Amino acid sequence: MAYWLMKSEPDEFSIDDLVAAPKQSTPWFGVRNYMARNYMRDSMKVGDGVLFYHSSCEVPGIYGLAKVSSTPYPDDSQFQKKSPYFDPKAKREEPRWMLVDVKLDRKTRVMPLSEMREHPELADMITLKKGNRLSITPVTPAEWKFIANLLK
DNA sequence: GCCAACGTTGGC
DNA sequence: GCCAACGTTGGC
Repeated sequence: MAYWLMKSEPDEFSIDDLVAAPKQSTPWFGVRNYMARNYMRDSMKVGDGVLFYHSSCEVPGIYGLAKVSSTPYPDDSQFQKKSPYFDPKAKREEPRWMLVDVKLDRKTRVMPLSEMREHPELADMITLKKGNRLSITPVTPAEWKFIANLLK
């Protein structure tokens, strides 16, 4: 089992949107970065742990724990002309953008980015590294365990 | 709003 | 294949 940190802007899709979603599950639509796509398409497995992270907001940080809840399938928004995520080069027969479903495990207290930075145990997290902008990053089992323990 | 850092595009 | 220009991300 692997672990991941997945960023979402709360204006776009928040932890409360996930709480309110049918089956508390959502397709992780809108990723348009190849490395992040490859993680979803090639590496994620059903049951993998997800740290649900809010970015570009007042208090960036972890807001909940979730799980990967589907195998990969095409992101439908790439075909929707009216969507901001429309990709004119994507074809139904040959989709470019794949996603997985993410299902809520539980909403937690907020663990702000500032708090994450205080823990030496988390210093090597990819998302804390200078300049990193990737919206999906792997998390080590030790990092997951440490964070989950603080979010009990 | 600023700006550093990064990814993508496109001309050559 | 190189690389400058541009657009985006995301913390502050």
